[in-house]
Amino acid sequence: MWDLLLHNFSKKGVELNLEEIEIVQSLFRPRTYRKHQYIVQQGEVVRYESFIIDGLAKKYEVDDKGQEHILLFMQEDWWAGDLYSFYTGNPSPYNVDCLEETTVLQITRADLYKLYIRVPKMNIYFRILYQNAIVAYNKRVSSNLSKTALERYHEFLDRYPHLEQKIPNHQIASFLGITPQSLSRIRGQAISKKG
Amino acid sequence: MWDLLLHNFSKKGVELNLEEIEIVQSLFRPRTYRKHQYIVQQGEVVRYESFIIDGLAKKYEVDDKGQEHILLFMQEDWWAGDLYSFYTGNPSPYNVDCLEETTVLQITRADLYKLYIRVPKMNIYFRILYQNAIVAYNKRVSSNLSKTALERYHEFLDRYPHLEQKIPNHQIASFLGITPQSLSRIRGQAISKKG
DNA sequence: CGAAAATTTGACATGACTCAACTGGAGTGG
DNA sequence: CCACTCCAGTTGAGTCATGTCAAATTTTCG
Repeated sequence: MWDLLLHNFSKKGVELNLEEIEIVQSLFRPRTYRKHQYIVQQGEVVRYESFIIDGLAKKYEVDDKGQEHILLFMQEDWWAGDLYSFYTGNPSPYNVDCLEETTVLQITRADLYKLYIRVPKMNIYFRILYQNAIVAYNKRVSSNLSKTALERYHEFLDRYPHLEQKIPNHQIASFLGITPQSLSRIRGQAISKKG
Repeated sequence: MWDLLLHNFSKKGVELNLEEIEIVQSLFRPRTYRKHQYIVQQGEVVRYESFIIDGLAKKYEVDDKGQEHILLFMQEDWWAGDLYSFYTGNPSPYNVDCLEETTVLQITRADLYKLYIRVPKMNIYFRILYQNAIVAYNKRVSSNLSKTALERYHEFLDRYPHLEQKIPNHQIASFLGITPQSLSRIRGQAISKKG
């Protein structure tokens, strides 16, 4: 249960001693969501940051016309949630819902602040985590600016190698910012170019 | 000179005592770039994170076809640089160059690590800084996915209220991910809709 | 099996791009 | 002061990528 989280800390260079591990274990709570349950709901305040132990979720917003726009797919060994709402206490503009049964370890904002105080190196962990996220967003923004839908589709396949099977195409289309029809045509091209 | 930086720390809830201020002052170096000088060059390793005291710069990449894609405009009271290259030591894929004379306070990676050790609350500062950046990138990605060029142009005007006068339109177009010609036509629409 | 959802395909519309020409201002040198 | 050049910006015509709407087909799942 805790291995994945502790290993994720250690991948960022943050190693905890036994006492610190106990603190972590006292502040995070496991929770399992069924398929289609929401970890975050648009318009509600996000109370937890959630580290995914197992499962798959999507983060998206719904626009005025009812269109769903997927920002991100989140898998095991990733954080799910919405930093904006979590830290400001304002309602989240996003939904996070589970594409399959998903188990997470959750921490409240109050407990995370306790954690920062009692285990100060967790500031380092989150700093590095956020650094990496920024680097990824830089790439995403620049590929939205400069790449065609076909190129972005290939980037998606590279970035999420095992997800193509698990995720319906219309959700991949939403992630890429195109319609399902366009993705269908693009996939035709992609295959004919490969062959 | 230091007020802006210290005030930026304090806006994120990080207040330094005199001793800590001296440490900061010993680790950051001021530097002034002339218009058109590069703070970061594509293909080179970024040695400094730079806090802008005064001036204006753009962060962009140049693609295979020689096209410039602007990710960001950076003004006073912002950080300029490229986290990816700075922290990994790999060459940066981006350029940062100055649109006008720009004065920054710079710190090397080695000195930033010293700073983290000698003033641990700087981890908190950068964690919060990066948190905010992630929130901004979330918005940017979602507006790239769901908004038309016209809507993104209005977002640009709202987000950078004073920049429209300072920046040539073809650079604004690059930031929006469209051609200068398209921006020109869009501005025509925008004005006719206002009137 | 049968209903609902996902995917594909077709026809047409539209937004943005490319290429090219033109306009107008800023700076330069005669 | 004028002629010249350079560059940003605008405009026009034609093209291409993607969107929209609608229908047909396939897959999923109760």
